[in-house]
Amino acid sequence: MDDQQRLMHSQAMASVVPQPGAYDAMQQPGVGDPDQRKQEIGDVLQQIMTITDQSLDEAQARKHTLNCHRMKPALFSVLCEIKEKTVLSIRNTQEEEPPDPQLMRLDNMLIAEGVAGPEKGGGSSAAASATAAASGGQPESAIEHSDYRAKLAQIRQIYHTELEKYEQACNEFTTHVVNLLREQSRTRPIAPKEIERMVAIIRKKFSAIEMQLKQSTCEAVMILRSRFLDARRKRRNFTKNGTELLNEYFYSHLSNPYPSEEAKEELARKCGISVSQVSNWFGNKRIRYKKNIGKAQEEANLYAAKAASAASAQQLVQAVSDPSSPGSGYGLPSQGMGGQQGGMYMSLNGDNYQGGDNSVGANVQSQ
DNA sequence: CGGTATGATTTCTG
DNA sequence: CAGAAATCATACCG
Repeated sequence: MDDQQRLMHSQAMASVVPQPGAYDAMQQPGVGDPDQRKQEIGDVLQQIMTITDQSLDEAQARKHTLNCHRMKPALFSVLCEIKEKTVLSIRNTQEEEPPDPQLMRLDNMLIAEGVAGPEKGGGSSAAASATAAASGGQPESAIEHSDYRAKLAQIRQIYHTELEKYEQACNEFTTHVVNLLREQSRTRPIAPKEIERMVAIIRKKFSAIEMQLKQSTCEAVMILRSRFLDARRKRRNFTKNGTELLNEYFYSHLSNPYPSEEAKEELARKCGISVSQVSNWFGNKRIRYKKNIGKAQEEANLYAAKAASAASAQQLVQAVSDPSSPGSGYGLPSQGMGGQQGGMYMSLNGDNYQGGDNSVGANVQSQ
């Protein structure tokens, strides 16, 4: 394209420069004499006044002769070149815009939330798994999840529809402008770069609108999330039976109340809660037991007594979750310091309670 | 309604 | 990253 322009340009120069007379043809007649000038102005005015009377054909013919003027392409080409060298080149320097960090942030968030990016399957499952990882994703929360997902899908659909609308409008508008400029390029010099620049400007404007859309979508997602996050905090106590089972495990493993992953799974299954809920429970239980040993002591005794009278099935469970045989309180320390902590819990209650591992033995003995 | 119990979350640590 | 500790927020009970 550049070559072509240069070629045109050189042709233009070749034809323009050596024939100064050509300019005379373009000059307004009667520049010198004031009287004549007045006369000319009057003529022009007259022409303008009567322009509506002129037939369309006549106007078209004039336009045509102008368009067909042999100097026209050459002049346009020169003017275009000048334009490019002045205005356009100045603008071009600031053309190189770095990717807007704000926009990138929004994009990333939308993708992370599963609004943008891959459709339904990947997106929503990613979002679901993210929430599931946080809450443990189990029975009742499943309802909330589906609700959350439905809302998210709604947002996503609106977002995509709007985005598409914008894109379509942008394309239509761009095409329109480009066509207009192409049309105009017949009657005034328009460099290809100028068109490019115009397109870029339009794109920029539309991307600003797009950013607003993204922003409000992000806000909507945030509001949705916070609502569901709050809802998630709505807790319900575990079932009596579940708490019973957890307490049984805790007090029978008091010397080392750190259930292994498998034990947690087992407990979770039995109590109808998630593994992370089991972890929460043990975390809370340990800290609260330690904080209030006196009171917990009663509970410990209670559960010790219970354990004593428990059926052999209970022993079986313990044997399963505690594979390293009787006297195995230290069998499954989740941290390297099982001995130490076991000692701590042991020393706290050693007198009144035999300790979990021994309790099996005690049970056996008592039976 | 107020106080306690309790499940969940956050922050910090090794 | 699991667990301790602190904290939050709701459930539950007298």
